[in-house]
Amino acid sequence: MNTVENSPLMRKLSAFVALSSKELAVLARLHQRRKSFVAGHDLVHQGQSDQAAYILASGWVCSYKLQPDGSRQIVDFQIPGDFLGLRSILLRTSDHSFEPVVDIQAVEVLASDLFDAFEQTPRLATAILWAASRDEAMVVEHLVGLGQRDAEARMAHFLLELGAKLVLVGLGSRDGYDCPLTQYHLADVLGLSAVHVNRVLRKLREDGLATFRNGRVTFDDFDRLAARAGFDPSYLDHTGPLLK
Amino acid sequence: MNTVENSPLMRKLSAFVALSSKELAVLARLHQRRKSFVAGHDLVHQGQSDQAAYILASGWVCSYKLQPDGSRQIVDFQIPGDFLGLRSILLRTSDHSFEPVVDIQAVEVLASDLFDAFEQTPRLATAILWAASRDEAMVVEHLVGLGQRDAEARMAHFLLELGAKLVLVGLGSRDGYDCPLTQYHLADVLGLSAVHVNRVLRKLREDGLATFRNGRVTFDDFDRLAARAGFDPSYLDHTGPLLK
DNA sequence: CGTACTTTTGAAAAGTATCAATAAACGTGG
DNA sequence: CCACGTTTATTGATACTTTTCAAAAGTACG
Repeated sequence: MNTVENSPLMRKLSAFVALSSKELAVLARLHQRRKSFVAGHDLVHQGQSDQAAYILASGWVCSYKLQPDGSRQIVDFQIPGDFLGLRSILLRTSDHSFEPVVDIQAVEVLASDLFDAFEQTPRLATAILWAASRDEAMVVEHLVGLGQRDAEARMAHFLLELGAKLVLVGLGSRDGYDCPLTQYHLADVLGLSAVHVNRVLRKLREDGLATFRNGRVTFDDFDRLAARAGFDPSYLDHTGPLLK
Repeated sequence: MNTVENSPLMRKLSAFVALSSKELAVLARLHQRRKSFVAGHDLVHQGQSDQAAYILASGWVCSYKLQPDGSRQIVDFQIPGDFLGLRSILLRTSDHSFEPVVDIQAVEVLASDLFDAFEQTPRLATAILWAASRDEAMVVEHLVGLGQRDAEARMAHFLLELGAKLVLVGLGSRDGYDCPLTQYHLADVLGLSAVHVNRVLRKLREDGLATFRNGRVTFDDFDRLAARAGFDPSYLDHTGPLLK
């Protein structure tokens, strides 16, 4: 049922570029070796040297780095259709860890398979690199948020950005989305204490901007929330990859 | 004088992978179109849509994003041998700005030239992607710093990381390096106020860890500085790119 | 030498963390 | 289906970090 035709990755790429049947076939070949992982147990651990990446098929994952003092910073959340660990393939050793937030299904992609695919279909390679660049742009925006925004704007921005990502794969709307994260996840991604996260969420709720509750994010007033966040979605509004 | 044989990019890539004469020739072809830019005037401005990237030949550049409220977050500094705007080629529009910190020389690389080069020499493509991945790993480490480290550790870590980058291209040593940045640059990259940057620098100096003064960074006690920073250079210690 | 940028310092205000405690929600075996 | 332990959410009080505002001193350079 979850064939390549409706895999989230397919869906994401197809939203931006028309892929030929040959390219689809190569993409399909990458989608063998499906695996399941349970919530809370790392898929890949910081420092590990294997040469595999994953395509997330269902569920949520977070990528994070552990600090010597035990604190952790979540760098990004991956949702269905996202690649995990593309960078570790090139660097040969993973510089961060991946932990499933909930039980997930992912497709393992070996470095060799990926290189072969890239060689056979440069257009597919470009499309995937484009998606990776887009993810990188989001990491940069995250960095900007940590550096320049106060706690409330950070939270607002995060909720909006996540929503924008989910809309792309059909898991969210302008009203809100289902969200399996805990307030501890929010704390670790926003660089705040869990206590403060709770206060900030209360503020947003009481101000009628957004509600985070019972595994669901609701945008109570999208426009005011976006204004509070300084949310400028232009870094997401990319046209498709540049293809010959 | 600054031929391809001793261009900083060449130097950086050669430190990790042996390039054939054909690959060197392709790399040389990219090094035409050398341009000069003066300090303080953006090379590329946020939102601009051209399809060129640059290879920095001399001088320092910072890449930054401006916020709606006028504040800016510096994402990264580029030093000789670094690419500028590789991502904008794929995304077709730049999501951030580049400003020369001092007068610089850079080589303009058109998207088409780069794609051609990649097609002719996949190994060179891999080497460049590897370098890009390495830069991305540093951006992630920067993000972690903003999220988890206090001002002093952030500063210490930044000075050390910059030093590590400079050593690679022969512009720094374990003792320190010349550094044209102002305290405002440090404030914008570390997400601190300039006033606080000043205080933190004084603290590091008085504690005998590092001195930032008169355009020079001196490591007064490298080991204690690294300890204070929680500096773990493993994210830099990569072996070369994975090549077939 | 004057003007603009950069560095330095002080005092007060704002933002966020930490500690401590309670309440609510959830999963699981009895 | 309930009791219980565990995780998650919530709130208050206090301490600490960093910002903001204001001003002065140093520096570069036309």
